[in-house]
Amino acid sequence: MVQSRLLDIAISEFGSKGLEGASTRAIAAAAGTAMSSITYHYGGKDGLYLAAADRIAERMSAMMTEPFDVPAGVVEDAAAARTRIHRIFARLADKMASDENADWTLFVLREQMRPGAAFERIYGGVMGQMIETLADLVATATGCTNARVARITTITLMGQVLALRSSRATFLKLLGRDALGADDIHDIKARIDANIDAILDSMRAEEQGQA
Amino acid sequence: MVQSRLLDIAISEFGSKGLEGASTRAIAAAAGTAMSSITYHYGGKDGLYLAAADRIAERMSAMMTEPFDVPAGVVEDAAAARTRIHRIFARLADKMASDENADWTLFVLREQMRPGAAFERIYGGVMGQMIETLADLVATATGCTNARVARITTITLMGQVLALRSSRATFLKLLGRDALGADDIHDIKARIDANIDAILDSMRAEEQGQA
DNA sequence: GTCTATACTACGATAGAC
DNA sequence: GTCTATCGTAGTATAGAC
Repeated sequence: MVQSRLLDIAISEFGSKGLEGASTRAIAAAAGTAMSSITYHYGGKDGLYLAAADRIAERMSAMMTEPFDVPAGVVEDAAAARTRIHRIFARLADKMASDENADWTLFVLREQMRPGAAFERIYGGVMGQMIETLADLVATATGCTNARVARITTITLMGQVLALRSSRATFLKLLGRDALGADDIHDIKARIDANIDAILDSMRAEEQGQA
Repeated sequence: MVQSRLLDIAISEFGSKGLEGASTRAIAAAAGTAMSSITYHYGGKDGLYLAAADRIAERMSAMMTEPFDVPAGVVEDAAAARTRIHRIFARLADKMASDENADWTLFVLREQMRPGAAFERIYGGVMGQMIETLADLVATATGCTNARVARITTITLMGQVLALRSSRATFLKLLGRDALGADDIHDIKARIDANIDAILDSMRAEEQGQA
């Protein structure tokens, strides 16, 4: 289907070059069609960009719902919440590490740097709910009763994982690599897991100290 | 000086809109000069972009050398290293949080997403050495003898702080704000400090467990 | 050195054939 | 629906006056 191909290529081009950097001619050519079909299907470049954002929201949802799922019959105590947190971040780290997911993850990162209507759609669609759920899990896992603190912690936790994409170039330079290998990803994920536990433990200790 | 104004505005425009998104006409107009002076001074848009990168490297160096300084007469033991790590990240967090520094920090983030000659200059100029020093400090603070592990940890630590910029839009949505207030920044920095200690402690425990 | 003029290119939008 | 052809508009580059 032309529309589907068009969207995939749009996500890739917009992700790697940004809205202004990508050209509708190039996108159409790569999709094997004429530029005017972008006008026909999406009304223009901006419409294509928003449609790409919507598709990203769907993709994100599809990729993340499984680790977000609560296993049947599990009581959500602190330990269970922590397990889910690890599962979610492990999945996120895989997406941030793999080259296949570079396009849409970069698209989202670009939108964060200069948020527009596309960010509203992505965040409002699924991303916002996911992060809020994650913050709730952090609260449950640590016994933290202050939602604001739990949210701040959640973003610092996410930052570690997002660095796989947002600071990829630094990562590669520092490790002396051209690309992340399986062993690199393994070690990074192990470090992230250890960090999550260390941070959650320290928050838990803080909460108990206050009580 | 025209050149100085041109560079400042270039950093701001390239940072917020990217290389393709910014226009030399707009940059020149904002600097109160003709577009052709960009050609005269820098040879063109690309030259201006690289010059902006060089200026950013200088700025970065000026902003970060002080917290990197070793206080006179201090023996670099684990505790001293940890103190320096906190100082460095506190400074970095201030820069990532404040709106004044949005332009050049975004410039660097964009270059990380699509590294080119500009990234080489910034990383090769100062950034690389700073991060390597930071990784050495992490090694000293934790007793970690594996440089690779120390480097991976360093980037995850940095990721937390960089999230202030790279995930700013998410941060604001989650906190329900239009901009980060002084109280937000205070709480975030407190969390980052606590996380750093938690992570360094857990690494230290790992090292001692292995020994 | 700085400006104005102009040239050239690439882009996005649009109209119209099929 | 998809294509070709064309238009107008930005963008950068360049030449030349001062």
